[in-house]
Amino acid sequence: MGRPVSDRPAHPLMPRHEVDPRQELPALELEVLERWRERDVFAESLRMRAGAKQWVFYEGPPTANGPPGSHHVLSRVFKDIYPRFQTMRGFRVERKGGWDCHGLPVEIAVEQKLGISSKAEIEEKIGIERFNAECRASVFTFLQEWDRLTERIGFWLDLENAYRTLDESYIESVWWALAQIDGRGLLYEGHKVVPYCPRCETTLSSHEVALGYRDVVDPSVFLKLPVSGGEDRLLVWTTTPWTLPGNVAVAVSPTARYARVRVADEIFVLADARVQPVLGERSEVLERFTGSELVERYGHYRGPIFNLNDRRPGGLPILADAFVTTEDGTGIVHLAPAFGEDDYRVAAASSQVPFDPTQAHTLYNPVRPDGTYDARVLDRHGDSYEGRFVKDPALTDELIADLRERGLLLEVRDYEHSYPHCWRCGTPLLYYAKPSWYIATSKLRDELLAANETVGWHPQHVKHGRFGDWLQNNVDWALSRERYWGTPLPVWRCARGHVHVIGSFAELEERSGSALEDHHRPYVDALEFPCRHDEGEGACGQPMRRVPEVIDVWFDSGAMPFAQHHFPFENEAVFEESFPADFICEAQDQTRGWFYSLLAVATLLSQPAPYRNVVCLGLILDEEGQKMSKSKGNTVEPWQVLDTYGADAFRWYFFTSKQPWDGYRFSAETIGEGVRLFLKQLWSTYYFYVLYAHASADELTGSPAKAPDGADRDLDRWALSRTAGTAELVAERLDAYDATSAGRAIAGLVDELSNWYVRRSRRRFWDGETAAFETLRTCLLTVAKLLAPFCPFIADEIYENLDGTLASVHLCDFPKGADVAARDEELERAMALARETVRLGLGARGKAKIKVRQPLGEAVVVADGREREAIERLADVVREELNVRTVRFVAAADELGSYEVKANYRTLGPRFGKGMPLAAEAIAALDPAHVAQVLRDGGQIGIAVAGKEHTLTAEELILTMRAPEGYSVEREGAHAVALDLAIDEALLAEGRSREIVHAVQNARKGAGLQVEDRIDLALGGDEALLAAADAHRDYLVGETLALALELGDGTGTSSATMDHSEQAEIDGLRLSISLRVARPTSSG
RNA sequence: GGGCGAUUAGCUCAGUUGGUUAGAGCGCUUCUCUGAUAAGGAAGAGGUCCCAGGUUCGAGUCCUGGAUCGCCCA
Repeated sequence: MGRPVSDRPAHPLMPRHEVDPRQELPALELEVLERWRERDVFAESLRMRAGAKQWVFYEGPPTANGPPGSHHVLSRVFKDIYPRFQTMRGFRVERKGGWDCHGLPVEIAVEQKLGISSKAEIEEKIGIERFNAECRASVFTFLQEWDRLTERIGFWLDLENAYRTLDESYIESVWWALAQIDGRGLLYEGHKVVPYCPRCETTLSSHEVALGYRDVVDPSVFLKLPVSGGEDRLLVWTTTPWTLPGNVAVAVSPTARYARVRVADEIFVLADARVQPVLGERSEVLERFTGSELVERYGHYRGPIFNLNDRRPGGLPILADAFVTTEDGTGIVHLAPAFGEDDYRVAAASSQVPFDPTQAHTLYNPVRPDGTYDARVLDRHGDSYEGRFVKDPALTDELIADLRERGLLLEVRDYEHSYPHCWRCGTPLLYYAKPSWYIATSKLRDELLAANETVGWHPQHVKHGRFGDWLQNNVDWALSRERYWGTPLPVWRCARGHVHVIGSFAELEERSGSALEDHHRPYVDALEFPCRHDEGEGACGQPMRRVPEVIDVWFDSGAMPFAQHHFPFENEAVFEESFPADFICEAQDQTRGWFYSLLAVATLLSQPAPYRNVVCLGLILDEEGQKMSKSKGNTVEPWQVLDTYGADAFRWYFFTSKQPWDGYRFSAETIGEGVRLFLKQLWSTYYFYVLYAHASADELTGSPAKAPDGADRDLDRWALSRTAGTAELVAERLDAYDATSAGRAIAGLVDELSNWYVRRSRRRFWDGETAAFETLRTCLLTVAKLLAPFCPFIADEIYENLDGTLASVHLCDFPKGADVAARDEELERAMALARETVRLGLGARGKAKIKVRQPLGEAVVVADGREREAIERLADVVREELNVRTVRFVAAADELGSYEVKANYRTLGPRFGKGMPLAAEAIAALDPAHVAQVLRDGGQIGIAVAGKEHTLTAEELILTMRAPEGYSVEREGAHAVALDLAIDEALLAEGRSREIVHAVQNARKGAGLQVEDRIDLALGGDEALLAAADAHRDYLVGETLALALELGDGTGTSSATMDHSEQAEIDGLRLSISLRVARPTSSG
C-alpha cells in the first residue's frame, strides 16, 4: 500500500490547511505536480499493484518532430483516464510510452532544413548517410515539449522506458515479423498504381496527395473507335489523353443500358443515359441493350488507339466491370493498366488482356519514370514522341490533332475537375504502375474479420461501419517505400532472382560475416552474402544484395505489441502477459492507420486481435466548425488553455462536453464555462467544509457528538446514498468506456451536494454538528476518488487536505457504492419528490408574487399512495423551504379544484391501435370527479368505443387538475402544490419581522461590520413595523446579533449617539435603523 | 464518385423500446434568496427537432430520397 503520511491533524474531521475560496486552479495544479514528483506517486501506483493482474494499455506512438497541439491533449487525456481508473480498481497498468520515429514527415522536415527537395539531391548532394543522421537528429526535436505537456496535463506514461521505432531492438523484432510473414508465403513483389511525381521521381503518400489538389481544366476527349469487323463505332471517353498510348482494352458497365444510335451517316454506341448529353438532338436511337449484351455482340474494337511501333493493329477486348458508371462521359472507358488502379485491376482479372500481375514486364507501359514517352509511341506520320513530357499541354494538343486526322475523334471538351499535384514542385501527378513489395493481407480477410468481431469499438458503429467495410474490401498491403529513413526491408536478392528474407541480426551477421551497430541505410545496404538457393544443382552462390526499399512506417507501429519488448529475442514472459491490450485509444483517422496495422500484423503472425477495446476520438474543430489549422490561425494552443484554466478544466471539457467520437467545437471560452459550472462549484463546497471545520474546531475535536434529529439524519443518509449510487454508476460507465456519462453523473452529484445538502445543512455546520461534517467529508472524499481519473489535480488536493492517509488519491481504491453507504433508493426517490414539491411550491409563490420571506399558513400537496408517504416523510423540509406553517396532504385534487382526465397513450396505444382516437375521445368525455373517486377506491372505469365495452385501469388514465379559487397552484403531471394565500395579522407581523432582519443585515453590511460583531440597535418609523419587531423581539435580536434593542421613533435617546443610521422601506412603510458596535462597557 | 458520422433554442449539448404540451446549462429580461459560492432559486422570451415523402392510431425517434457540414477512401 501507499506510503502513509505522518503529519496528520489531531482529528479526522479536521482538514490540514485552510483553503482560498478564489484559488487559481493552474497554480494549485503546479503544487500537486510537485507533490507527485516528491512522493513519486506514479511509480508508487505501479509498485503497490506489483502483484496484481495486468490491465494492458498500448500507447500509439506519436512523432516528436513537431510540437503537440490540442488534439494531442484530447487523445492523451483519454489515454490517461481509463488506465487511472483501472489502477484504482486494483489492476497493474503499466503504461510504456512510445515514439514513432521513421517516415516521410521526418524526411521532409530534414529536406526543408537542408534546402533540398528531391531524391536525386539526397543521394548525390547529401548522401544517405548524412541524410539519415540528420533525420535521426530531427526525430526528437520537440521531445522535451512533448514530455513537458504530457506531465502538465497529468498523463501518466512511462516516458523513461518508452519504445522508439528507430531502436535496433525494435528493428530486429520488425525483421522477425517480416520473416515470419515471408515464411507463410505472404510477402511478394508486385505492381501498384500509385500517385507519382515524375519530376521528383517518387511516389507520394495519400497524405501528401491530399495536400496538392487543385481545380484545373483539362481537355476531355470523346473518341469514336470502330468495332472489329464492323462499321459501328464505340464512343469512348477519357480525361487523360496522355494515357491513350497505354490503352489495351475498353470497359463498359455490365448492367447499364447502352444504345446504338445513328448520327448522319455514322453509327455510334454509348450509354443510353449519355446519348442526350453527348450527342444532343441530332441522334436517332436504333437499338438498346445492356453492357453485357454489348460485349457479346461486338467483343472487340480496332486498336491500339495510338500508333505504336511494337504493336500491330488488331482487335482489343471490350470488357465489362461494375466500376464503370454512366454519370459522365459516354459510359465506355478506355483501360490503360499502367496508369489507373481500376484499369490495372480489371486488366489483371481478364484473360483477354495479355498481362500477368506476377510478371511485371508483361504490363504494357510506354511512359518512362521521368514522365516522358519511350520510343514506341508514334505520331500519324510514324515519327516518335519519345522524350515528350506527357502532361505538356502542347503535347496534348498534338495528340488530339493526331486523333482528329485519323478520324478517331468525335469531340474535345473542357473538363473541370480537381486533380492532384505534387505539393512540393507543383507538377501534375501521374497515376503510374510501380513495382512494390506487398503483404497478401487479402488472403487473410476472413481472419481479420473474425478478429474484428472480438473487439469492443467505441463508438460501436465503427466496427461494422468504417473499419468493418475496410476489412471487407481489404487489398494487399503495399509495404515498401523508395525512401531512406525507415526500417530497411530485410529482403536480399541475387541476380538470378532468388529472394531471402533475414529474420534476425544474428542471421545477417552469420551470412554476411559482418556485424552492424546501426541497421539503417546506408550501412545495411552494403552487406552482401552468397545465395544459398538450391534448385537441385547445388547452391546458387550468386551474391545477394538488399533491395533498396524501406518499409511503410505503419508496419513499424503495427509491430509495437512485441517490438516494444524486443520479442521474441527477449522478454518473452513480458510480452505474453501484455498481449493483447485491454484498451487503446486514438483519433478516428487511425481506422486505416494504427487500428488496422495492429490488427493486420497480429493476424499475419496468427495472433488474436491485439486489442480488446478501442476508443475512437473525433476531430477538434474551432467555434465556427472549421478544422483547426495553423494556416487559418484558428488553433487553440494547449499552453494557453493550461495557463488560463488548468489541466483539470481542459480534461473535464474533453470528457464531459460530449461523446468524444462526435468531435468538438472548441474554444478557450467553452472550457472556461465548464470550470465555472463544475470545478468552482466543487471548490466552493470543499471550501465551505474547510472553513466551518476550522471555525468549529472546538466542537469537532472536543465534546461528544450530538446525534442529529430525524430530518437531519434523513438528509445525511440521502447525501450518502446519492454518493453511493453515483459511485456505482461512475464505475459502471467507466467500465463501458463512457467517460462522458460518468463525468456528468459526478457533476450531478456535486450539484446536489452543493445546492441541496449544504444549503439545507448550513445551520448544522454553524453549530458544529459532527454528523453533518462526517457526512459531507465522506461525500467529498468519495467525489475526490471518483473524480481522480478525470481531474487528477483537484481530486488529489481535496483528498490530501481532508484525508491524506495515503500519499495520493491515486493510490486509493476506487469507491464501491457499498463502501460509502447502504443505498436507500426509497429515500432518494422521496427526496427527489420533496425537491419537486418545493420547486412547484416556489413556482406557486412566484405566480402569486409573494416573497419567500413572507410566511404563509398552509401548503397543500397533492399526492397519492407511495408518493404521499415519501413526501410526508420529508414534510419538514418542504415546510421550511416554502416558509409555510403547515403542510397538508390531500389524496387527490378534488379538494383543490376540478380535474381533467386524459388517456395514457403509452399504455392504451398498443391496446386500441387504430381505435385510439375514438378511445381518447371517449375518455375525455368522462366525468373527471367520478373517475377520480372510482380510481381512488381501487375500481375500474368502463368506456364504450365503437359499440364495444372496455375496462380501464388507473395506469391507463392520467388525471390532472385545474387551478382552484383562493389558492395559487403549480402543477406538473400528477403532482400539484397549492398555497393558501390568506395572510393574517400574525403571519404579516412575522413576515415583516423577517424583512426588518433583512434590512438590519443590509445596514450591518453598509456599516462595514464583521459578521461576528455584536451591535446596539435602535429602530424607528412606522408603528406597524415596530409592533412586528416587538412581537418577534427574540428572533430579531438573535439574527442580528444585537445586545440591545431600542424601539421607538426618531426622538429616542440613543439614536443620536449611534455610528450608523439608514432609512429603509418595507411594504411601503418607513423604517429607520440606527446601530453601533456594542462595546464591552455597554449594558448587555 | 463510394462509405461512415453529424444536423434539436442565439451558443454548447441531452432526448431511453415510437406515446399527450421536446428538455438542461450558458447568454438575455424580470423577480428572488444569501454567515460558502462572481454562486443558488423562480418566471419570461427564445424551436417549421435540416428538407421532402413514407410507415403508424401516434414520428425528434423507424424507412426512402435530398440538402449542408465533417471524416475516410477513390
